Amino acid sequence: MYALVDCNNFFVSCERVFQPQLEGKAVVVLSNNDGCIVSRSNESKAMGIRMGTPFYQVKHLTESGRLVACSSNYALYGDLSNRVMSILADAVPKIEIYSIDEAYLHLEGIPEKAIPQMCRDLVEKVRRWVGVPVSIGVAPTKTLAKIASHFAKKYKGYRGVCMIDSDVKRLKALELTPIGDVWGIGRRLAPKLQERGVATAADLVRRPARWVRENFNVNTVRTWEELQGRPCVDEEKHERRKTICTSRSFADMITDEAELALRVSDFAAMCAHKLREEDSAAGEVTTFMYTNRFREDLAQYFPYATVRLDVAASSAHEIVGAALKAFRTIYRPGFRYKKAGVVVSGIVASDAIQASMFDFDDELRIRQDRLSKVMDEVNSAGASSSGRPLLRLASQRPGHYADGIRSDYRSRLYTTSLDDIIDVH
DNA sequence: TCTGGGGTCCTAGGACCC
DNA sequence: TCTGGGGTCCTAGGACCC
Repeated sequence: MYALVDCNNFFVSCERVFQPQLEGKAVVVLSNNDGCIVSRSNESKAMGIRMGTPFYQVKHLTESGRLVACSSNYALYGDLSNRVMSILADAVPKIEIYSIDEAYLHLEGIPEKAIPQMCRDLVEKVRRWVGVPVSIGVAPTKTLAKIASHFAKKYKGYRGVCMIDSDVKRLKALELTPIGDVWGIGRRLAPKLQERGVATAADLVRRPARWVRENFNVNTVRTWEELQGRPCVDEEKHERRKTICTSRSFADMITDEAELALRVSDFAAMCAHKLREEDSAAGEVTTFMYTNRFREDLAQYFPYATVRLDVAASSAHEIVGAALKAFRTIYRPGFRYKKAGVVVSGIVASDAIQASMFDFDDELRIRQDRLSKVMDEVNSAGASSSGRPLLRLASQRPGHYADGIRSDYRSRLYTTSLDDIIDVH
């Protein structure tokens, strides 16, 4: 059996931990740059606010006091997520952390009769110790556990825990699950299935495997198997990420080359830092930019360029250098850029870096790696309240505060920022 | 005026090899 | 007129997830 633990309305719940006055109110959390709605309280869902809604469409509700909006505060959410996960990890033989607000628990060795009470205890413990409400779905496959967790969340009677442990319950649950709510069936496949007469998960499992294979692909066949109660979704292996990306939209459109280069440097430095965090190094660095695709009145340009490194690297100096080199090949004046980003790929373990036969700069690289390591040590002691590292390359953006990314409704960094601790005292 | 960010996997088609 | 067969690797695009 698997148990899927899912934090309810996670980002909103995190904000409420430190702002209990938001309890019972319609609250939303916004994406970066205060662009879209990415988390909603039950009250704001009830008002009909949809996931992904552009914030400006509901901004009037905040002005009239009917809705509270929070800018996203990922440092806070990451911290609370860690606390939740460590409580879960202590309770079971094995845990797979699936996302910031979800984890699969492996329940081998726990008698089936004991599972519901154990899960109810976990719901209670996480609520009391961290302050975040969670729902748990238990079933023989991950896809079914996901469905069970929807029921646990939706119906109060379950008190946070729903278990699918018989065929009768399984088929009942599938009848009540619209096909588009099934894990693995997205916004493209759902209409395609509906056209073919598949409205619910139960409709899908009634079709023969061959029909699924011929009309769709292997992923859909896997989903079909999982819904039958046969595990088919692979274990999440914690391997090295294959790409790492840092990108942002800007509060205002940018035209100036030098200004844009500062942003690209920042993104590249963040990628390099993420690489070092997991002892990786990248062989390729891609820089990309977007103009504002919603402004049909303006000229559009979505360029990208990739620079290959002779030797895989993770130092800020080398990654930033490559990103800027790529940037210079694609920057064109006259466009108004709304977003930019850096992707590092060709990732290898840092202790398995292939030296180039023509690498004459070995000594330099070693010094740059050492320098980045020192920067990490200093920066790990704390950041400014905008989350910017204290030590940066000269090519990165100066200053501590204005970062050109809108976050007008940001909560304090309750658990992580030095400034705020000083401020509190 | 205002529209997120970060990942994974699969597939089809082309280049290239023998 | 007829013009092989099989394999690998890479890439771009499309689908999915949170």
